[in-house]
Amino acid sequence: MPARAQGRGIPEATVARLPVYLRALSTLAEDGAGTVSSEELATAAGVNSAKLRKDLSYLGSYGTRGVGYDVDYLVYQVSRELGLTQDWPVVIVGLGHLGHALANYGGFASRGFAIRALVDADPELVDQQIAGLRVHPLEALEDLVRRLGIAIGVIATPAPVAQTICDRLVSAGVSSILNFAPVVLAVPDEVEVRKVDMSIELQILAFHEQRKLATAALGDVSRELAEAVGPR
Amino acid sequence: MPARAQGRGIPEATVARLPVYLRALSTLAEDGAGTVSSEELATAAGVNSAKLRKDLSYLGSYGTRGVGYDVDYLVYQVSRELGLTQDWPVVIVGLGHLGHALANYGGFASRGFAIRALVDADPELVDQQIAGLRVHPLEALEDLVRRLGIAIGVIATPAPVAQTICDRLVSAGVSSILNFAPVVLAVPDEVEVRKVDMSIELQILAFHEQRKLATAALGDVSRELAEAVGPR
DNA sequence: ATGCGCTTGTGAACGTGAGCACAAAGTCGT
DNA sequence: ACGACTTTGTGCTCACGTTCACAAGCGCAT
Repeated sequence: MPARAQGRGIPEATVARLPVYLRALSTLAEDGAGTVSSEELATAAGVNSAKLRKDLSYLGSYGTRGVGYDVDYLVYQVSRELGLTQDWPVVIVGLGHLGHALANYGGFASRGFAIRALVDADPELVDQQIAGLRVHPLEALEDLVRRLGIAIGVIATPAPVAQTICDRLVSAGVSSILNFAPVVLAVPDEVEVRKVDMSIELQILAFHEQRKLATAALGDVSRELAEAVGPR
Repeated sequence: MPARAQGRGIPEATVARLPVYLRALSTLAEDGAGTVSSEELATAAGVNSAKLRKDLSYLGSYGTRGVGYDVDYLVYQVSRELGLTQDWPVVIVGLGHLGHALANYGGFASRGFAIRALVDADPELVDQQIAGLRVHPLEALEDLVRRLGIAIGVIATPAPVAQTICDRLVSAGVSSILNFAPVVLAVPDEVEVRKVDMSIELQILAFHEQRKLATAALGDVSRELAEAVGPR
């Protein structure tokens, strides 16, 4: 896996943090802040300031020494780097509870994404209105993608059909996929997939939770041992 | 950030992949596979086989050279390592579209998690039944957490109240939090937070999408240049 | 029994990312 | 005009993660 994005060469880890910075910056802008120091912004974003400065330095030298960063200017620069100065049309496939929630989520529109098409296999759902959009039947998928020039697809279907939907999206020209179905999707190299999986996140939490319990129990044992041996 | 989980010392990156392996293994088990080689399992999980073997080797030597891994046995070992042999009670706070979707998601129960309590601030929702559970008012939060011995909390509220909810969960004794709200939560060191943020994932996709466009355009330019110069 | 073929487990090399600590570069008061 | 102070940008070091490549180990056929 090449971790450096080719081109200007922004590390992948940095790219993943830019949206967090962007959100913190937007909040600051709303609160009327004119400039912000790396220390403040880092705290707001939950990282340390050295990392933040290094991350921002990959975009260019947009700060002023002794002062900090101009909030509005930095918002613009980060947005531009992330490609959010243009609007990306998005299709959502699968409108169960989750797809429904995604369609109604306001956070997309405000950040350069426009949900342009909804598709579901269930005849009950087809032609219904969700978030101001009509639900299209599965057959219409390829046509919608081509006609609306959609490059980003969101899969919110049950796991068993996710790969099929994925294949159809890719062959229709979608080159980025956000997958909510709990399966590993196979795609050609030039297609980028990111997955969001709540059950995986919970399992990671469970691992650490268990570890806490285990070490706590171990602590108890050593304390008991110490008591058994008696005060030295 | 210490990347090695203390104790037996399984790398954090490995822990994050174990749930993926577990899912692939479960599928294989359902299909009646008795054993599986690292190569097969790696393909199913979307990683390379060397990484898979190293990951599994942190759990112990559970494979047989020349043969592969016993599927059922490995399922058990991975589950045990992740702490999924016991059931973890979970509370969901916030039952908008997303919380609703989470409450109804079947994937949790089958993997060691039991949604035990639903809480929402909206009087309209309180006392309604969702996924077979009654929705409790916000005031009941601390009592529910203590009484049911809940260690894992899921925050699916609007962003502005997420930090407050988080603080209340933590002070009631929750030590792991899965956060769907688009904010960076501040918590004490001993509390583990993981966040799921679809808008961040989309922005990362947009970055790569833009890069593809840029390099494609660059390709066009070089081709045009080459033509302008003429065949050599 | 013995050897052959297959697959695991791991040492070692390499690449990526994090964080310290400081020089460079700006602002502001005098 | 200048010096004190503040904050950025970055060279360097260390830790973490990935991958290669191969020896060790196991089963099966002969």
